[in-house]
Amino acid sequence: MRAALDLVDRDGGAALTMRSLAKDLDVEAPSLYKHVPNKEAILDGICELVYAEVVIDEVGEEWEERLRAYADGFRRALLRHRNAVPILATRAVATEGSMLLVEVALAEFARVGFDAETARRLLNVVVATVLGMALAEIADQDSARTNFADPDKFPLASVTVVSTPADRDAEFDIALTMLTEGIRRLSEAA
Amino acid sequence: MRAALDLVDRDGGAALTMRSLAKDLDVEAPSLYKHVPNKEAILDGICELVYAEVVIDEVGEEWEERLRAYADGFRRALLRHRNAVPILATRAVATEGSMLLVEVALAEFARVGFDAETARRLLNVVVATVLGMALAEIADQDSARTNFADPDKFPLASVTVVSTPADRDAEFDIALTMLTEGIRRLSEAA
DNA sequence: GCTGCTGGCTAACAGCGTTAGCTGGATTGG
DNA sequence: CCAATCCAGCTAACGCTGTTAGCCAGCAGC
Repeated sequence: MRAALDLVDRDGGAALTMRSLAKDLDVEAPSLYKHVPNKEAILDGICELVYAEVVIDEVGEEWEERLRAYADGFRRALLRHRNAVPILATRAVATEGSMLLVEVALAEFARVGFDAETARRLLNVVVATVLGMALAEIADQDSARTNFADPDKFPLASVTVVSTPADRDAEFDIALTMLTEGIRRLSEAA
Repeated sequence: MRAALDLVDRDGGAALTMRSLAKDLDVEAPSLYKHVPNKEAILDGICELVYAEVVIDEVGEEWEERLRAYADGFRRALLRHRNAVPILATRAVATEGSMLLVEVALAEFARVGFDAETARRLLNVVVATVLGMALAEIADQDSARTNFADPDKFPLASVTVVSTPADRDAEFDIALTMLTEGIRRLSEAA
């Protein structure tokens, strides 16, 4: 699993091949099947490793701050393994490491006073946002694919499509602010 | 392109093969290359078709309502082509149809009074959220993959992981509320 | 009526995930 | 202490993938 994640980090997700992974391990491809049922399991293992690598900073008691720390830790882990993000994003979460993340988040929401159902919904929204933004960030970095539009047809879009890394940080900050403000409003309404 | 999207809708993204697509068109696989440089172009075409299919309901003047209509129209198009969502999500947007969507959204944000830079950021957040949630919804539907956790280790997560379609609608509603409330707060601050 | 283009075809290649079956060295049991 | 067992590697091979090369029928225009 470790070797697989390293390979993905180094060469990208498409380069992860039974044969290439085997080569990294100084072994032939079919030998891998003595340790793993199929490639799916390797992809699951990669997800597991990334989730396990999420570290959430210890911060104060205010839930806004804690939510920020949570989302931020999640995001950092994703960006540390950019090439693995498309794998994570298209795979249902059902592993040990991801469950732990879910658990602590639900506990946080419960602490603030949300019922279990609402907590789960809020968490799904938060996770979708973090993953969605990471995905967009990864997608447009290898989109040196000359994506400039015709300024006559799209006067607004043509000038503003591209995002720098700093932009992405700012966008994530905005997203977090929106999430916390939205949650605050919901909790006040309840 | 049309045939490719139909095939993906019917049999899933993994089933889209040069040979399978050719068979649907009563043709042999290599003939496709007379019309298309490679498979990538077909995937781009699929994205283009889905984006072109987005219809945004005509609603009142209030921007909250209009944002909802926008996100909702986007989401409906994605859910109409569930199997295509992983393709869309892992592909940078640079096509005609997607540009049009970007353009109208930026115009809306400008109308409300945001500067171009902020508008672009807000839009990125909105799109990431819609895509991220659609992705999660698609992912957990084919996750009949028995993903129940050990209740001792994860008391909260174990009971609440699964989402029904109605749940997902509710979650999307929550997400939209959070986005609008967050944006309102930002616009008030500015 | 010949020329050339267009869009199909067959054959083939390298690389993919995966299976079957063999083999040598370590580990265990009597 | 030798024999039996198991384990983890190996080679060979299958059917599938995207893609290229090269051929050929039919239609267009001069």
